[in-house]
Amino acid sequence: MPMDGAKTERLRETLAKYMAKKGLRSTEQRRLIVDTFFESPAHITIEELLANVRASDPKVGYATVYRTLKLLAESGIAHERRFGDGVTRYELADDEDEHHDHLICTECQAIIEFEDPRLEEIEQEIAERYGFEVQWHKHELYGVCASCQEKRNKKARNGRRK
Amino acid sequence: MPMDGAKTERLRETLAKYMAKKGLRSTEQRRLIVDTFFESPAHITIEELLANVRASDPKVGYATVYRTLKLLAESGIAHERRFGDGVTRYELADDEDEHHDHLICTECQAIIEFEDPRLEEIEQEIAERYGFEVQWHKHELYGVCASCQEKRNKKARNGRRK
DNA sequence: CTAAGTGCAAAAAGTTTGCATTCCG
DNA sequence: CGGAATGCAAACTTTTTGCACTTAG
Repeated sequence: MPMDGAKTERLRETLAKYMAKKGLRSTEQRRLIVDTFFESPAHITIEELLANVRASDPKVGYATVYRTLKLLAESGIAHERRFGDGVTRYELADDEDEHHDHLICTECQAIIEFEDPRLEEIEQEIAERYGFEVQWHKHELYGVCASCQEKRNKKARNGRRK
Repeated sequence: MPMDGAKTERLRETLAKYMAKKGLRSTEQRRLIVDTFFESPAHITIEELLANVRASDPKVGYATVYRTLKLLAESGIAHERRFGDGVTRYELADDEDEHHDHLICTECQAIIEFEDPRLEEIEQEIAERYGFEVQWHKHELYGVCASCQEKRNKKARNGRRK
């Protein structure tokens, strides 16, 4: 029994509509994978999701998770993300008009989400400048997070003391 | 004889310094690969660069291009980019304080570069808000370019006429 | 029934790496 | 000379696909 917020609810509807339109079927595996995905933290990989799914049903195959995630992406309720470490990650779509972006720590791989409406405005303006019709965007700042900076400083102090 | 602008000149120096510091050697292959890279359009793939390099010296191996590009990235004179189509692309670094970002057409794969100083400012502000030390960023708008929109409209008109 | 979905295993597609050989400094 | 660099091929990693079997509608 997945605990569904208003947002989740809306996404489920979107998915149902998409599947109906395309004549796709609701199977036990798909329901399980989708439910598990909805309960998972953002930026999950296929591998991770598969592990979670197998906790409920060990017989589910990698390919099914792979294909279901593709389906979610096509239907627009999930986004594929590649943060440059070679794996594809998935996250639930945002609401119609809100988007968030990411800060990615290059030391501990932490992913922090942020949001700023001004960025959206400027992006829109740029797109117009080029007659470009934006479908989605990717905005990622790579660097060192606060806690890794601290660790780094601590290490420096210890090194000196020795 | 590569035609070097002021920017290229500076990047070459940076590379030379980096190699000296690390005790790396200047080989015939590296010189050829680097020169070819400097003359290539932005966002080139290893495969493409290899083809261009082999036009001058067919014996150069994939791994050498791969490792040289890694070297350029480490030295800071080139950037690795992944635009989500599974291949890694490389482009020459920008000057110290100017950065550009990308518009990527999901139909014709065209890559358009843009630049807006306001984005830099806001990013900096966001990073500070999270105590984050930015090393580099990625800002890409995916969508349909002007010319593909036209094609699309044309097709729609023809379809209707038929 | 029958077309869509599943699971498995094999195929692709790219990226990395080990190693014998070559060659820069 | 001696350690770096190269080229080849093999190893890896992750994504994608073919196919025989199962199942939702």
